[in-house]
Amino acid sequence: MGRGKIVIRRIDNSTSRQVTFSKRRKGLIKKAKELAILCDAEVGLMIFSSTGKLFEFSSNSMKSMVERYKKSKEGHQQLLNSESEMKFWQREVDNLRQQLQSLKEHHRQFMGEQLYGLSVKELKGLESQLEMSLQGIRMQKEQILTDEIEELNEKNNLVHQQNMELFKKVYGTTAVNSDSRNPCIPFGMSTSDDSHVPNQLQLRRPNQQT
Amino acid sequence: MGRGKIVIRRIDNSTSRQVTFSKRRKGLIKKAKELAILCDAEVGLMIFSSTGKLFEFSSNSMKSMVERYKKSKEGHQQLLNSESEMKFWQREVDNLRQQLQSLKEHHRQFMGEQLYGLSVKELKGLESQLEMSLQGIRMQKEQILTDEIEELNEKNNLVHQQNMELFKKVYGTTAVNSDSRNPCIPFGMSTSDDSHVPNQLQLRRPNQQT
DNA sequence: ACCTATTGATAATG
DNA sequence: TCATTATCAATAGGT
Repeated sequence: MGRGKIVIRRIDNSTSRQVTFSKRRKGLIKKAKELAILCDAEVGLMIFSSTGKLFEFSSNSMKSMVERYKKSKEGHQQLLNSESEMKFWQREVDNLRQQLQSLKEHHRQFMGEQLYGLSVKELKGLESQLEMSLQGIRMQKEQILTDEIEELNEKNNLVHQQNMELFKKVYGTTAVNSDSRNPCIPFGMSTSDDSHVPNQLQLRRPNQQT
Repeated sequence: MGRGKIVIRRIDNSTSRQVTFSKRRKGLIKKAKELAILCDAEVGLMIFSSTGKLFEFSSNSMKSMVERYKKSKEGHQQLLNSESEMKFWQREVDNLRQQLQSLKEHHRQFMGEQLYGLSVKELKGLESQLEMSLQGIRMQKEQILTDEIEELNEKNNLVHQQNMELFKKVYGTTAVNSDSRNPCIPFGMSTSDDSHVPNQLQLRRPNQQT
């Protein structure tokens, strides 16, 4: 799959062998990852370059991978020493793995996946739970936005007041009401309080349905 | 590289996940072989299917591969000593516990709890994910209901037809149209096809916003 | 398991 | 190593 077909035998030229090694190693690891994700498999991959450098990928830790490999391959090896304690930890690991697995499945259902086995009642349950969640999340979001707006308003008011004072210092107090079209009145300073242009930011109610 | 693009995430449908697993496993192993040959590398690959079945490839023996891996990784620590192996399992337990913990937290956020640290952007992300989930769940629910209704309709039609035939046997074919108020005409049998009372159950479109 | 349109990987090149 | 691109190989979806 390139500019030309190649036969699968050792590449003689060491430079291009190196280049090919880089590219294909990358590709291989990518595909290993994809296999693990797509198919929910555990994949362990180790690659030693001809110069002895190690490259590895594993969907979990390589150690547990190798352990699992040994178990799967040899059934049981000589764990004769402090066997019972070891077995305790291994059982603990199995147990935790199972918990993790089941939580993952449950979570997937919350993500709207893997719904095939569920009854209408269960689906309704999920639905209402998600609606509750959404409500909470939206409230939290609005809260943050409201807080931000309040803060901005405060800042704005502060700046407004500073502006007022600076204006007074520059033009004196009497000049303010003499001419409402005065082009020197700073932006944001209105001469009457019942202006129709509000000086406060507001949170519009967001659309319920996005 | 197929009839359509796919995103790299767990395949929901277990059948096609299996099929993809077979195909891609084969492809991955082929590429691992090619890398080993082309670039004079040592490659070891182990794959556990989600059902726990082991598939492996290694350019030399997997055993020597693993040995080399260990040497390369840890210098030459004897990980097989019971003490260090114990420590390994304990670390594994810690690791799994942590994974479990973090997944639980994430899940809680999906339940609309524990939202305090989140930014507006993250909240929006959660929100849209939940909306997607809801959509999936509602579709699934409607699907089930639609299927049920279809089944009921089929049953209903069957019974209706049986009724017709029984009626004919009892009253003969000529008696049907003699009197439309005939109290003996069985329920569900109308004497004209364009009756305004539908004989089919239907699924009303549910409210989008409950 | 097989087919094939389509995407993805990569050989060659700069 | 990085970028580009023509080409071949892998594979997704369907039967």
